[in-house]
Amino acid sequence: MAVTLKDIAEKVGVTESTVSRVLNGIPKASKETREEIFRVAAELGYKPNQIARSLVTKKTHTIGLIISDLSNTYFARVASGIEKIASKYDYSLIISTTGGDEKEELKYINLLKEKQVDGILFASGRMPASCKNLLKETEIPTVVVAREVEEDLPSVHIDNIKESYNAVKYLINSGHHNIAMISGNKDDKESGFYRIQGYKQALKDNGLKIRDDLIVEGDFKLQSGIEAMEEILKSDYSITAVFAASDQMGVGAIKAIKKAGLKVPDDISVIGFDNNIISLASDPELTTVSQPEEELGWHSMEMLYQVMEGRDLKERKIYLPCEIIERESVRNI
Amino acid sequence: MAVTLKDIAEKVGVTESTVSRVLNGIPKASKETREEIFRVAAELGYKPNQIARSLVTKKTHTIGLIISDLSNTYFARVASGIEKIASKYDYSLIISTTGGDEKEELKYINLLKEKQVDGILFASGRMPASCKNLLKETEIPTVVVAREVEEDLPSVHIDNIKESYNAVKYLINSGHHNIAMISGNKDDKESGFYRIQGYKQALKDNGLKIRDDLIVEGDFKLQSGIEAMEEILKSDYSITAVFAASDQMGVGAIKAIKKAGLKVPDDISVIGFDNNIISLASDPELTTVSQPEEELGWHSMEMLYQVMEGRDLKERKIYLPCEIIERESVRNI
DNA sequence: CAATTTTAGTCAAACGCTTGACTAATTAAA
DNA sequence: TTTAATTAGTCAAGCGTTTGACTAAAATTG
Repeated sequence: MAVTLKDIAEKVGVTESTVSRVLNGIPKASKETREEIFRVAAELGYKPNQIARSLVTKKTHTIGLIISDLSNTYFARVASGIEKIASKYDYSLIISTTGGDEKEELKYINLLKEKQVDGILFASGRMPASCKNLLKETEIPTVVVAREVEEDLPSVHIDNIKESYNAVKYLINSGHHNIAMISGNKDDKESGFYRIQGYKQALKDNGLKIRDDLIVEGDFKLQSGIEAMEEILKSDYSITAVFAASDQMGVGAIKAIKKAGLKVPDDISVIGFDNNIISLASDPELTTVSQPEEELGWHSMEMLYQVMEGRDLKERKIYLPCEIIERESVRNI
Repeated sequence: MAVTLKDIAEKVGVTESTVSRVLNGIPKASKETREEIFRVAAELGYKPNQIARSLVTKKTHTIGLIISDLSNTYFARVASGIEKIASKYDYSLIISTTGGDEKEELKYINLLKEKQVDGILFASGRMPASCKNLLKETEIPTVVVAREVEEDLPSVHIDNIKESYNAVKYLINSGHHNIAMISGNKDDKESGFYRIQGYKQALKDNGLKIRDDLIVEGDFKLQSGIEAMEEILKSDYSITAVFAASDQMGVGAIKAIKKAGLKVPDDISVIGFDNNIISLASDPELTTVSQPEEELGWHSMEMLYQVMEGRDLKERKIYLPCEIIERESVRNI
């Protein structure tokens, strides 16, 4: 049987309340009893039962993270960032993965509610209305991570439009005028979608023509990058650069270009997105825009902490900047 | 205020116990009351308070995962595997990262105990005696993942000696006799250490000489692979193959070899370890031994489930097999 | 020195649920 | 028709803490 307050109380000869207060540092005891209580507690190896404590305090010091997929480095790194800050504030982290499925999301919101978590971090799907409503109904403080979300809920993300705009601008500034794009899933209303927008806007603002056959859709994975690049190469050999919406597709593109007998960056430049470790593994090394995954985690958890503490947020929507990492795959012409 | 059993009980006109039993599917009520209770529960949006429930049942349906580092793909994938099985059994997962630090490990074991988790999965450092004792003292079912551990505690891992033996054997079978190794940290008594053993054993069993200057130590990261390879190249140009204890070091090696004006695999073959995505990104693609990370997660959680259910384990120590993935970086001579 | 404040506690309720023991009424069996 | 068994509940204790209200003794103040 686990040691309880009662055991200590009996042994010392005081009531549980006294023991409780002493152990919580409330100075309502003589020096002697205090010392005796600490002594006995240590001797018995007392560990407070947080469940019992939570029942009365209505705080679990636990937060729930609803996330798509831990085996994806991107999400794993934001989870890692979250965990670090949570731990700093003495919060535990319950992680639930959903694969972006709405049913799962709903299920886990309910579960977390039942577990009485003090807050929820949502880094999963596109946050359907059902989730938003449920979240609102449960009244648990929530912040959304790395996902676009209309209105109300506090959130932290990167500005996909702006950052891909910058990537393409970088290509343009390097003298490229014929720029293809390998996009992610076009219709997910998320990064895949927004990055195309940034690409188009950059072309437009610089008087370049948007050619739809030069935007080919991948699925963010390496193989799709190879296939997409092959298709681009088929349709138009005159391009001098390509913007890939992920590093995996970027290195896929490099592979395809090399296989076609062309050189990177001499014949075709490529820029990726993510700054995944694989951008360093490819040959040539991939120039890319780095996403601050860990920082996304940090900020979201800091933000959640603020709202759990009942403080007002200065900003309810935070955009973290990305950075272009110049390596070997883009040539100045 | 949250809806409680009492609210339902009052509204229906029965006692809390009846409501409790009905909601838990214990058939001690008439069809009418049962239906009425479900109706009212739904109407009020009742969600059971698991904290209160846990206090009496002494089960939290939560398990704790103590892990080194989530931003490391290897551990992230193990965690992902664990989460999937945990979720299958309706267990929640509290994740704590330690960076392999013993103090942190101890801290989290205590914390998890206080949170009354039903079980612990330990995938962190080398499991110092202090942890083992604490774990034993807390009496929480525990299984160790991906870490060597002497005796008692159930565990699941890969056999590092055997698998690296096989990798080197594969090189030997391909006709190589002069094989260097880029190892991980030599003295960690973990994978770094054991993989060297496997390498040595394979050489020995095949009548090849072990030359200590051909084993150079890295830290599993890409950059260290480059440096290690440069050193090897300096000391001996006659080698025809190198075994890298990680894929990152493997692609580092490839980079260094290419920079030295040599070709992979024509001049020097290289084999890695992990089957990380970067093995696909490199040029040439890296032949490697794939580790079953997700499966490590699955099995450990399945095992933990068995012991939480009080069942006896058929095997207390499970080794999962790896597989050699043949790609482009090894030549047959 | 009486009045007040402080100190060092005690007592009991409460948090929301489960569960064993009990009861009254109904149904089935003999 | 009496007895036994089943059904549909109720009652109250208990899980391990916290916490507001209370009290008796000691210390401080005017």
